[in-house]
Amino acid sequence: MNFSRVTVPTLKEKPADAEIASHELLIRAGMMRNVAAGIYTFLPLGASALAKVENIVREEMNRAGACEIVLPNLHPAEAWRESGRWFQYGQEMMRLTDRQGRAFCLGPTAEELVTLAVAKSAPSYRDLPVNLYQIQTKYRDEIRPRFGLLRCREFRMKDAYSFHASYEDLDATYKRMYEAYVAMAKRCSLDVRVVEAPTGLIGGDVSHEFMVLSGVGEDIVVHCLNCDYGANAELEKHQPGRRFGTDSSYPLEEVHTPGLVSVTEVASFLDSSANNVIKCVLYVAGDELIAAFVPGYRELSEVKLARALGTDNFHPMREDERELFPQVTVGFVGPVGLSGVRALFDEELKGKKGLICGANRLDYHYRGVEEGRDFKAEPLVDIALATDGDRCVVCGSELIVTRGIEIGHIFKLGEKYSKPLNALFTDADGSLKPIVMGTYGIGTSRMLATIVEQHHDEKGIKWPKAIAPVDVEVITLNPDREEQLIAGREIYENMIKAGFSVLLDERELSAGVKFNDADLIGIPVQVIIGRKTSEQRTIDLKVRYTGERFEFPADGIEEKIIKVFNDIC
RNA sequence: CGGGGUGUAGCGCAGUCAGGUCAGCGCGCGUGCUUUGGGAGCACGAGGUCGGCGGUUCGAAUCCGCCCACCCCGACCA
Repeated sequence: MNFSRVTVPTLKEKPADAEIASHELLIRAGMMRNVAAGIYTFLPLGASALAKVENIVREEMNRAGACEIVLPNLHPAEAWRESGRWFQYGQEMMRLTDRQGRAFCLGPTAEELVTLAVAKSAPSYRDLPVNLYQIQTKYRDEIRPRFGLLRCREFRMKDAYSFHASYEDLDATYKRMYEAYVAMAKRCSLDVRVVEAPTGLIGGDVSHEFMVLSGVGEDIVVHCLNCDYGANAELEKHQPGRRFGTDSSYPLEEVHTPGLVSVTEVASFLDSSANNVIKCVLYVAGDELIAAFVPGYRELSEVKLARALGTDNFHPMREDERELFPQVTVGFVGPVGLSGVRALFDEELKGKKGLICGANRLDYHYRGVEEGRDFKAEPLVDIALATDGDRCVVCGSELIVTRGIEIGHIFKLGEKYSKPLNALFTDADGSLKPIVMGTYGIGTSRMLATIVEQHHDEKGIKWPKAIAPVDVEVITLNPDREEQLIAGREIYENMIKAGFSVLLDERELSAGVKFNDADLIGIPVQVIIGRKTSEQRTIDLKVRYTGERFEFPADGIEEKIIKVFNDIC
């Protein structure tokens, strides 16, 4: 590859809309360009890096016994109507109509299509298990695309689907996929944390997310500092904290708290802290009002609440709904003497004393409140999010709460799709049974961005060897000096022959421009041909990742390049 | 979809409030010469329906209306 013959439009300035490093650098390094909100073109170097990621994914999938297929991106509505998801998926699905008025969508995922494909062969238990995957462009009409490749409307994903005659067999494949995902992340130099995850729209019983811990991640992850326990914050488990309430009893007392609504306001007014205030969050489910009580210093988890309620058909009470529920005084709701609402209590409230809560009367709170004496915390449920310092339910060590980028997600689906789609197999006893399924997704374009998030500095990208768009960049600083140009081209040819991919920068630009472009683009090894080559027949090598520099004689430099390249971890 | 904001040359921006040499700056781009070990210098030059449509006005990038696109916060979501 000759630099001047490849489209690599590098930019000096940060694009106005780039908020995170991967977005900025992939644009500035000339690897991709924005086309519309959440839609990107991959230019040659970006496409090459993406292909590296996808090949690693492909190799690990094949190694794990899966078979690659190619499903269409245009899905007929019919398949999605049968599974019921045509209606569930809502506006996130890109829908379109053909000239005959038939409805289609652009595939956001492909459970329906593979399931139908497999079911059509009416397999017997002897044909199972199978594990099919594809690496495809996916479409989801995200409410708000953002962060460059991290949240797109069109993105690249590997999606796999396994089919089994038994749940035991599903477990075995699930485990292999789990291991394959860990291997993929490792080969991509991504430090991944596997956590228990909510199943969302895909459904199923068991599910794990593969999270790369990062400050720019959109998910909140809770994990143990000591053991392997980790979970999405939406459903983590933690030991009830000991920070809430006091040990000693106080008399129940009503206090005037004019206009004080928030936990912090009330706490500071009463010279107390959020550790003593009962927080009340109001939700509406149909015509029922739900009051969820949690410790004042914690946040409520809507996923946990949904689990406790047995439905996700509820929403936070809106301003305009207040008049529908005159039984509560919004802002001053407390569990003492409350009626006409469905109340739920976080497990941490059990047996606590010396608490503060709303008095169910405008501008008044109670203090000295005691669970058991002044109200009963029933039903007692786990509905609060963890905070730093909570204790692990597995080993009792400290939990920490961090942000994470979800690169992969695997699910045990069971019969969720095979039943409605009537995907059956013939078991050994001759009976027809629904196929047991699993589904496994990993976002390859998101991985690419995540790799850049994890591997960059102020100068640009520092590609890990396995992902770099090319292996070696040869820079001729003075291409008008014939001996330099010849040396550059010779090294280029020899390295290609040796099986490496090479980018040759022989542009007639000043040295600084080429050095800076090289650092921005982040090719692992830079081969620098310049004055030293002309005057003393030596060539400098620079390792982008570490910044190390080496000077070698020009003769036999290829061996040195290969050694330096191989020594990079 | 609610709230906020932005659309002016390939990129980053000024100009808009007080309508009239306001079509401008930096970077980039082209040509020539001098340069070339960390974003070079000089000279000349190309490039813009000022997001779109309509309106007000003698006159609109600037004022008004509608629309579109994009960005941020939120709700939502693998």
